[in-house]
Amino acid sequence: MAQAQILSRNQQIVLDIIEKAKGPLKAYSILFNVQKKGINAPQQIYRALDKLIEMGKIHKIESKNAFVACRSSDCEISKATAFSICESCEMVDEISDAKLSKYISSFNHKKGMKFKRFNLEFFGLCKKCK
Amino acid sequence: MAQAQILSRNQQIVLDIIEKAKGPLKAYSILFNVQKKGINAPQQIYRALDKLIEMGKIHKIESKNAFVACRSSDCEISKATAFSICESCEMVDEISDAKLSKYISSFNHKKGMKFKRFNLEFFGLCKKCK
DNA sequence: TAACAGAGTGTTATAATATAACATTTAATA
DNA sequence: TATTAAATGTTATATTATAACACTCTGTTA
Ligand SMILES: [Zn+2]
Ligand SMILES: [Zn+2]
Ligand SMILES: [Zn+2]
Ligand SMILES: [Zn+2]
Repeated sequence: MAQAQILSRNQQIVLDIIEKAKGPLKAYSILFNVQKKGINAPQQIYRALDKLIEMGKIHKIESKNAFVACRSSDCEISKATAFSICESCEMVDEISDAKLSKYISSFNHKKGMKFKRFNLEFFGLCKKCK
Repeated sequence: MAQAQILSRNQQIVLDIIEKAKGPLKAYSILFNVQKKGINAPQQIYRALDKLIEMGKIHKIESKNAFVACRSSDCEISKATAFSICESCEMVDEISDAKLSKYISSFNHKKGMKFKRFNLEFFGLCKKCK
């Protein structure tokens, strides 16, 4: 059993904010939210974000340049991520569907490239917005 | 039969550059390359890029903030896009695999969201780099 | 203990990516 | 021709992300 990761002060602060948020957060919005805790510069945010992504605690939503907490525990440290994104209200939901993930992970590109990781983003309208 | 799209001057210039490129191009690198043709400002590039994406002539590689020409003619105006991306040399290859595309397009999220579009990005090392 | 290494922090500055706003021009069409 | 829609040119600014450097903190080991 892997040892639970111990987070540094800044990493913990940033993770807390992201976990409490209802939707994806942007780096600078995180920054504004933690200035009362003594974090003053973008670097401090981006460094924490990088480590949290490495650890699989959060994911970056590439199409939005925003970050969400990992809700799925089995996304294999970000090797296979999928999200549904509402184009109207910005809601993001992590999809953890073993069958989908397995299917995509086993896809082999004809041109001889061996994949290490994928990221899938679905777009549409959520229940509320449609 | 849909009428062939006629491109405006700036749209054509930007598309030409992207089509000639061997890899994905960034917006500002496009800008530097077309200044001799009288395009001087980022807005002009981004406007052309937006239209070209709408038309399905190019795609944005979200994880790289870069743009590639569509090579696949059947990607249904960007409703279903997939790319393989080399983490070492930056190479990007559009994947057009009907089976994969169909499988993903037919995926239904439990939470009642109906998808209109997806984008899938695979990461690994290409033949050259591994 | 002292020296060292590794990860994390704080800080200033700057690079890279993208959009707002407004005036003008061109092309399509009623 | 008058009216619209699409595209253009331009200046300014917002947003996202990284570079570089000095310092701290912690645990290891010579
Ligand atoms: Zn996850
Ligand atoms: Zn919604
Ligand atoms: Zn395509
Ligand atoms: Zn490569």
